[in-house]
Amino acid sequence: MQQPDSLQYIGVRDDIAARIVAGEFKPGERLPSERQLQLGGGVARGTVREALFQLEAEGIIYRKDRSGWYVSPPPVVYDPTRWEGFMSYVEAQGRRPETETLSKVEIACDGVLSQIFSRPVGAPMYWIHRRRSIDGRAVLIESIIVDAARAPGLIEHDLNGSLTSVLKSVYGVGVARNKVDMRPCALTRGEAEALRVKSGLPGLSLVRTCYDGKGNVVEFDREYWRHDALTVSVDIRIR
Amino acid sequence: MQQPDSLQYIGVRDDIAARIVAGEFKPGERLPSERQLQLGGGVARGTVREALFQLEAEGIIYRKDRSGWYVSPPPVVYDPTRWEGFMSYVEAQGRRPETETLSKVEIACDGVLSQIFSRPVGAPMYWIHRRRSIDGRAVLIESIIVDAARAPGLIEHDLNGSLTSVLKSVYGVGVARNKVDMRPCALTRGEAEALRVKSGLPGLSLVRTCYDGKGNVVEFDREYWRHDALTVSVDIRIR
DNA sequence: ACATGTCCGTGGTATAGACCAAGTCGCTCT
DNA sequence: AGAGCGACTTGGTCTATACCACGGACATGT
Repeated sequence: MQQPDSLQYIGVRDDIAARIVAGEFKPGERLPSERQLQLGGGVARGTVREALFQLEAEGIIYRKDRSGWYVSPPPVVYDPTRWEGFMSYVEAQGRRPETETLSKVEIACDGVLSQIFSRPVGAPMYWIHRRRSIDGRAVLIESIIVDAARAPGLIEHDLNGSLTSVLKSVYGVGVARNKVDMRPCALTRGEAEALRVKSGLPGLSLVRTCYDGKGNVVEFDREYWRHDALTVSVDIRIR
Repeated sequence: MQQPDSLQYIGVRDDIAARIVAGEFKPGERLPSERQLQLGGGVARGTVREALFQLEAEGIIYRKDRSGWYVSPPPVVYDPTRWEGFMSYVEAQGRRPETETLSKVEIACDGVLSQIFSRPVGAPMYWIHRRRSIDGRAVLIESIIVDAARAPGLIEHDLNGSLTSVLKSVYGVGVARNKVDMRPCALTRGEAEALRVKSGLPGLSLVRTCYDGKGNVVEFDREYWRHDALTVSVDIRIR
């Protein structure tokens, strides 16, 4: 499936990319509308959109629904072995982090969670749903489960900061081990809606299981990231 | 950007997905052609394609150029902390791995590589380009750089197996530390061509830097994976 | 048995047009 | 100054059509 540059959308794509690199459009800025870009190249709107989709897949631009296409800011670097919490590592990279708690409720442990936490079915658990943003752009949503027995009254606290530090400072629960599964995915339905992106946009699914020193599961966390918002960096000794 | 199910392509997408889950189409099998799917739903071909693109982004189906759409096989699990080599861990998961060496040449160390390897500019390096497949489907391409001084004559060997084991058994060079950077990306140009996919398909870029016990860089490796071919799993102690 | 060539089906690209709903922004009224 | 409204712009969806290039199967020729 080689691409001779005879393909029009490749030409349009490279043209827009070059203008971004040249600094004509800067990170965070809006591109001209699809209909305007169309005029510049004398091509159909569908062709312009195909070019924009490719740049979106590359993480170079992103869209705000019915507002326009924008140049992506650089991604943040996330190292699961140095977990200090979203707020601090985003800030350390000179960006403005933000957290919204979408919901926090007590639920009963079901079969799946029972397996993960080694707790009886029906045991009380907290279910926390948050959205996190960088520089005002929503970049991830997460669903966190915490054993209520380990942190009674947790959801009474303000959870818009670092959950890990609340667990440690208030309940004395520390994290000693971290299991992280990563998988490219599509953002659909609920995730897409919460991140205000079009259903089907590529994303990264990240499942973290945090253990304390005794091997008990402290926190189980499903995260869905915009694919253009992060780079994962792991530095490890071979076992 | 909420999606009422009034959107036609959502309906078509969910319909096809349901038929896959129901077992009407099995992993590796071909779906009906776009024009046939169109007849079933009474919609335009563009709408069918929008639905197929979403399923592709989810990793549920993939395409072979001008041949058709196929149901994706399950992904393999890759744990960078348990690096035993592609061949063995794919086989351990009951799949059939394959490696092709696309090229292997000696090059001179340039400025970038000089930084990475702490070797003088101009020092001889080996540059190895491979394509790896699972069950006959190309899933990744990689570009490997090895310091020629550490492994003289390396490219005379058969490199279709595990490079790591050749380095260890023939040259006594072991890997003690592994730095891995992961980033969702788009497969474009060279990568897309080598993997025989359409330019712009989402992928996962993986950059590995392998160190020996003394902290010297042994191997520098850029990998581009099909996004639907792997799950990354990391299990680590918090520092 | 093995190349070679032809033909048809397939996805890939591109056009042109239409309508919609949500976002944006300026105007007006309070 | 602020709230509310309305016009306009924008991307999102959908139709219909056309042509192309590649893949694959089949037939043909050697």
